[in-house]
Amino acid sequence: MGRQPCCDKLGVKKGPWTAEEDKKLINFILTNGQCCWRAVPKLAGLRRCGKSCRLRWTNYLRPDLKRGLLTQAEEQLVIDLHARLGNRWSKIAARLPGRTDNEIKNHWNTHIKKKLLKMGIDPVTHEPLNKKESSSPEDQKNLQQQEPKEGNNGDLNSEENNSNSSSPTENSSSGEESLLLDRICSDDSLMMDDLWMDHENTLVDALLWDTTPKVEGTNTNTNNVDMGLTVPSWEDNNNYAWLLDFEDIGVHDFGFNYCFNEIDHSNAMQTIGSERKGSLA
DNA sequence: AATGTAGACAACCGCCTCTAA
DNA sequence: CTTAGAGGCGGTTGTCTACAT
Repeated sequence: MGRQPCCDKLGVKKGPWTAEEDKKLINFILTNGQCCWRAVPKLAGLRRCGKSCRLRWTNYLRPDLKRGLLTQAEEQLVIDLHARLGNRWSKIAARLPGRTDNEIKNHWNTHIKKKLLKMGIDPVTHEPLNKKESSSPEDQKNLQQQEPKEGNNGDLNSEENNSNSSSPTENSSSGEESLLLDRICSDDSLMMDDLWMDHENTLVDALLWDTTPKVEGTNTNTNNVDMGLTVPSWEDNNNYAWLLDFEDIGVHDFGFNYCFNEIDHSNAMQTIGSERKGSLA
């Protein structure tokens, strides 16, 4: 009838991945590429489900992943995109190079959501909370007084508040927004062109108002804003010291030429470096 | 120093859509 | 055309770590 099962559930390992498993998976993907996940566990010598391998690779091992907290610019973009797209994390992640849907989802739930609530903004609808809860004239007055304050903070008020303040689903009701959302949902290539161009100013703006002190070369990688604005230099980053003894996990077998020609070097090294540090810890 | 609590994030679960057989 | 698995996605949980008491 249908296809063969991706994995016989028998003997399939669960739980955290070991360094050894990671090694096998990286080795396999970088040698053979990612084509057929159901075959990966068997061919790579892993007792894992293909699904689990895919997840591990896309969320953690991919060399082009950025590590560390989202920058304020990225955070702003996430908020902006969430206002348009809702919880479609994969769509949102597609607009943030080097970030995964899982990472963004986690960041949203642990950071941004709270931040928005603290500011009196509903993280689901992106509307001011008071608007829904209170209908008395006095509350509305309070709301009006609050909003400019939020604006002065420089975040969260840019696009969703300027264009309109409706929920993601409501966004689709107005003509222009509806068209945009349709395009976003139906055509990724258009999305790339439109939204990146669309948000370029937002990103730059966010960078301008981001005046928080930054520490060079930290693991949090807060300076590593995409678009080449600030990228930690290879030489300066002592996170790469471990690379000197990378041979012991088969660097030559990883097809790094392929890998590093295609992606940002520093990000890749940070990714695998932090992974290794985690494994050694 | 020991214990409790909160935060962060990796990983799993279950559902949906697409597509091979 | 039907069926069932693959792949992808979003929601949720589990575990580890840092911090507070």
